[in-house]
Amino acid sequence: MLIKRKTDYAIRSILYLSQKKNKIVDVNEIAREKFIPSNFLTKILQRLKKKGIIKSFKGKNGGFYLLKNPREINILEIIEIMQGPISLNLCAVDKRKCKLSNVCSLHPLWLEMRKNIERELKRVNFYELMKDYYKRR
Amino acid sequence: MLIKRKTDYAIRSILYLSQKKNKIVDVNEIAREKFIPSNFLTKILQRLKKKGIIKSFKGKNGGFYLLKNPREINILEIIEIMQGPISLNLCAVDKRKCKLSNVCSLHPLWLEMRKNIERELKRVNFYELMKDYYKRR
DNA sequence: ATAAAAATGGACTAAAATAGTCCGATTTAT
DNA sequence: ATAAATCGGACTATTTTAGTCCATTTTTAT
Repeated sequence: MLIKRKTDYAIRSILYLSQKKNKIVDVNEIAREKFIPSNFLTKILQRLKKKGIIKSFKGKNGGFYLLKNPREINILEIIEIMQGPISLNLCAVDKRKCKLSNVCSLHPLWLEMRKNIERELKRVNFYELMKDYYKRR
Repeated sequence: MLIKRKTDYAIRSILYLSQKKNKIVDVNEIAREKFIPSNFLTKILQRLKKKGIIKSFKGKNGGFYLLKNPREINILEIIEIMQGPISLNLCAVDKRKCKLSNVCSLHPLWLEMRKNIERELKRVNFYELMKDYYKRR
């Protein structure tokens, strides 16, 4: 699986926060609305916070909100925050792990595929996704 | 990881067999040349055999050779034989596993990405890879 | 002041997927 | 007969993924 559950959950959450604009939303609300185990979501939001995507408020009536403009957040960025660089094949992540990589005609293929996937994902931002969401209902 | 080890090994093996043309090659030779654990490779070749990509000869001097023309085998085919359909995200493999898929603006994205990746991989055949291999040395 | 409701941090665990191993049986060339 | 190969099935080890749990801290409403 290219996209891990935690990444999927992160993306859903950011989409939810995008729709809520500047409103502060707590973990349980997101968990409920997006069908995410709330304890797990806790960890995910912590990570997004550390990376400057969202901001948090502690204490009663606390919660989270989006720090950046939805248009300024792309999907690739979130994937990389949650699970590191897109991994197609071992050698495309770390060339040293493959004894063949220097004489292998597959290596360039994996690298090119990765580049293409990254380009495609970088083009998708959360403002777009939000619009599509409303279209879809 | 999109590409599992077994798939990578399968691809390497087919590339090797492509170069050997009609010569019969045994597991240990492939394992040695392509840095694959030979017991594991055994399983992989069995699968490729069942799917009609290679043919085997039992007994002394036995081994394997490519049944199809390298030009007629594409990478996507081998990936799907070894690990099933390209899996980007849970919902792009099995829609029923995601409660949101019907109202989710991400779902179409994953489907489209999958289609693009598949198209790209389908275009690459083993004759091409072989040529590139010789260029590279 | 106090209680309740929230995030925070760290350690831990369960389940699933991945990457193999091992061995006995069968087949075939010499 | 023997050696060298595939074949098939059961088994195992390791790693990754997907969480859980709990004690602590912070803040707010009352």
